[in-house]
Amino acid sequence: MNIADQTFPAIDGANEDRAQAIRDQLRDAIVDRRLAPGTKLSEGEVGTLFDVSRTVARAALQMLSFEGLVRTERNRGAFVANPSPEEARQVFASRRLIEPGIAIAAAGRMTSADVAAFKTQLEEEGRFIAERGPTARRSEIKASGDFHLLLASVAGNVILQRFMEELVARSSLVIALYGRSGISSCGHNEHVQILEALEAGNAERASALMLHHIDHIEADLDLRVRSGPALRQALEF
Amino acid sequence: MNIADQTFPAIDGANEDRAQAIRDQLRDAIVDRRLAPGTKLSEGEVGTLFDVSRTVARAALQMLSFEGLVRTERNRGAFVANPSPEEARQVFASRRLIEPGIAIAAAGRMTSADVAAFKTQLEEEGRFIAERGPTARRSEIKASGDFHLLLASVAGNVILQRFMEELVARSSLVIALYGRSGISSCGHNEHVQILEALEAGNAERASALMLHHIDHIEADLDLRVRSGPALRQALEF
DNA sequence: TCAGAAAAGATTGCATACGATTTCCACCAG
DNA sequence: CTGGTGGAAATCGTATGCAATCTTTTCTGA
Repeated sequence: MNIADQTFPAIDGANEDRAQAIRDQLRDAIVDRRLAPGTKLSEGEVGTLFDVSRTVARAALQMLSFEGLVRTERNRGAFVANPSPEEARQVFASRRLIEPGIAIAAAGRMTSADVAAFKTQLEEEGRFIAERGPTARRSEIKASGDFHLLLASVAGNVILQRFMEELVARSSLVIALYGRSGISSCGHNEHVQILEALEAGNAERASALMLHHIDHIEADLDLRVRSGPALRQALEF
Repeated sequence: MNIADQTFPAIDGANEDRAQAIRDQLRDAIVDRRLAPGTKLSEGEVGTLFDVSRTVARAALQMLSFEGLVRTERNRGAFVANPSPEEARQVFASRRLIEPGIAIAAAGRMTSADVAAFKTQLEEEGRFIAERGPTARRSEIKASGDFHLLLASVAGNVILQRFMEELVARSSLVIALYGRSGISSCGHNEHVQILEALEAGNAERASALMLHHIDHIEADLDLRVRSGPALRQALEF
């Protein structure tokens, strides 16, 4: 898969930062798996695709590199990240630490508008699961992550929200690489249960459910190292 | 305080990324309060000071902006962040959520080398407390943060480690802005106790002590809003 | 035929240039 | 004296050019 095969919507009104707009679109593409791990993102190509100079493209890639979605090597360029099993474990360890707390914080702040937003979100998630095909599957992974991001936004801590954005994005990459089967239907169920607990104001239960939910997601991964370290490194691209 | 009044050690062997080296030095200056919140960091000045082009200076400032230590405004430039009381609360809420977990993880991984490193660290911290004067005070705040960073590195999760780097740096800013008195001697004591628990392998106790420790740090802050919101916003720079 | 060296091509790192935007300040009308 | 106005200076956003580095291809000698 090459970045040149991608199509991106034109950048909207240049009022906002163009580099940021490019970062958002690239991030979506990575999280949606339209860009496979390891894909080279050359400054020139990105610039041409979005019709900006290398300067701006470079800034966008630098941002993605901070978020851990892109790995940059000096004098070699930027590549879609290819997280190792160890990195994958750390991503989920971080989520286990943070998300139960976010659930507790959110439970104390849910408004009826928030509940409505969650219901809309979960409905959409359900639709993608019902559908079949690779496109629906991508949308499903994305929607599943959006549930967690919505929760983080309700929790009302912008710092934790940003951390979660990074963790969810990296999780998508990890699931793409190491995912085994249909976490989805099971996961959707768990999302529903978490929402019920939140709606009932049962913070403890929401927190515990969240912890189990993360465990389930991680349990579906196959994080065994596939070959000896030497070969592994040699093939790592 | 102007950035031009600062002196910075020359950047070392250009093997590493120069922008990164500049970021590190600026971060130290901000955390040490040699650069006051609100100070303008113009690309040109930074570039001149470090003898690089604006391109590189800009990249360094962009990194700091991601970490929340610098706020950038379009067409206006970069300024040392000036966290609001609300931001301050969120920084500490995040730490309360993350650090007890880090303490638990670290407790299970402490080696004797780690213990030695902690002891060295705490000795140094003690020395700065014994000394008096503004320079020692700065070093003391820095050393206090380093304790938490050391703990994060022992915990062995590089993602959480990076989150902690950001949180500790932002905490230093917050303490500089809203700190009241001598958290230090008290804080040092608590660090010692935490280390004792870690050494004894008592993860639960280390975690609980950490939580209290963070509470104490935050309790020493004066986060009351000083004036009406209208004036406050007008004066916010 | 194949390993190794040399050259060609591509890509990044960085500096610089130029237009656009904002800030500052002198000036003037009310 | 206050408040608005115009232009100059400063600063930012972005494109582009050149040197350094890496990659690939080609050539040579065994």
